Amino acid sequence: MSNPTPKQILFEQLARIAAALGSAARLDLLEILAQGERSVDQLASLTGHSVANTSQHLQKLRQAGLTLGRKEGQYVFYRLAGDEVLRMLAALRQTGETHVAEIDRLVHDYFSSRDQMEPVAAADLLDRARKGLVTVLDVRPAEEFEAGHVPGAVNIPIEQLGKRLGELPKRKEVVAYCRGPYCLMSYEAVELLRRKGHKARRLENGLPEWRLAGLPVELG
Amino acid sequence: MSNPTPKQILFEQLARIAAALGSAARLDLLEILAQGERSVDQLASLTGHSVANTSQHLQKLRQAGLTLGRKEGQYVFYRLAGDEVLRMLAALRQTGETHVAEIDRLVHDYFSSRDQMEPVAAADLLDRARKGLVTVLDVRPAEEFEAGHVPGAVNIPIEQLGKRLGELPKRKEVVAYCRGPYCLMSYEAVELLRRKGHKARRLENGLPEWRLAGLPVELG
DNA sequence: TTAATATTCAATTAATCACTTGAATGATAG
DNA sequence: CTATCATTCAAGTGATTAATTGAATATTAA
Repeated sequence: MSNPTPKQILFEQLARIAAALGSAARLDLLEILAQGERSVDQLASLTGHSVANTSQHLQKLRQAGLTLGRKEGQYVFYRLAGDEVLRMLAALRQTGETHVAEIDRLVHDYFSSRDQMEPVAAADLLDRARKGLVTVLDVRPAEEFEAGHVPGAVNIPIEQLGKRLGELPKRKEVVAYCRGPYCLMSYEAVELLRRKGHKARRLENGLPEWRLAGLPVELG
Repeated sequence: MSNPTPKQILFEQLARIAAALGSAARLDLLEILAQGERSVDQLASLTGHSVANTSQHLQKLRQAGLTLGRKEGQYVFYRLAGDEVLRMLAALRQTGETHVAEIDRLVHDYFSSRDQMEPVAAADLLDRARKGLVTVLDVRPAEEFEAGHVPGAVNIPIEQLGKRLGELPKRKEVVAYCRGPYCLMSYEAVELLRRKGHKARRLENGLPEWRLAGLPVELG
């Protein structure tokens, strides 16, 4: 008797979406997928989980409508379903930073406070980069850079930065960015650059947020 | 060995928030709490669950930072932690409607298509209500009306609407609203009003979305 | 104090989840 | 065709979850 009402069914469906976000492993996958599409194999090695486990997480994300899969040869490439997913993740971060003391503390201790100098806002950066006043540095892996980056940015993946410092002009300020607000790579980059005598700051967010803000993205 | 990185801890925390949203019962509670604060008792009877079960859901929401509790006498009143929560719920709905075929279908079949005439946009309503061109009808329970409503709105809870039709001027168009986009009460109201010869339409959203849009809210 | 009421806690059950392991599918290369 | 590789499926384990029931706590009313 008493069938579920349409509203109950709807809430059940929405709950499935939220539940798919309710796992640190899947949030990790989504952060990577926000940079561009990736095969199951790549995702497994980037997150450090087994391929089978990664595949199952990806299926849960796909069933929730958060990702899409594309089969090419023997590879399956997953990507985010759309910008709504990025917006939902941003809303989730915002809620956490505002209402969960533990998150606020973590963000302050490990992120905000490491970046002594004020991070650069996206709109400011574009302007100054076009005038040639700063070097924009993308420290993500090459695949992610190729899938889209800040126009004019230089790509030096974080683990190569130490050896390739010579490629950066010493006089100009460097603005580094990576995957997003909770990605540590740009923090590490700024610390390394400052130790070596560069003037360096972080972009306040990563490329997905840049793109979502409607700012121009360069490919390849 | 290998301690979790700050990012992992952060994602774990964010996942806890998302997991708290990952239950239809809790989404139901949040929709009610979006209208204003409520005691455990009231929430239990409004959702049709046991008090103990409701209390446990509320604690999960509170631990995730989504709700706050206030003790007054022997009652504990819960409320939403802030507008970020509403924004996250809006992002969740948006994601679902865009990327989950089942949700899109349900919304079309049970919601959009029942409302033949185009729903009224919030900004339009405020203008026309001030000019006295429409009667704004709030069909939510009295407590929710008192906690905040569209300025000048008349409150007739949906279950009393049949008997109290006389209170509405027959010539003016009626615009009805309730808790939110997935709340059926305003649909029922519009159907009833039209059967009785009124010109009636729905407001596109409920009061929480109205308030979130920065539109004025009247109390008491 | 005693009784009544609102809420939370504790214990239980059935269901679901994350992860592992090993096998099954499906596409490509030799 | 056979071997190889990427991915998915299926089964199993330990942990977590939603809901129920009954007891415990805390506030108010008599």
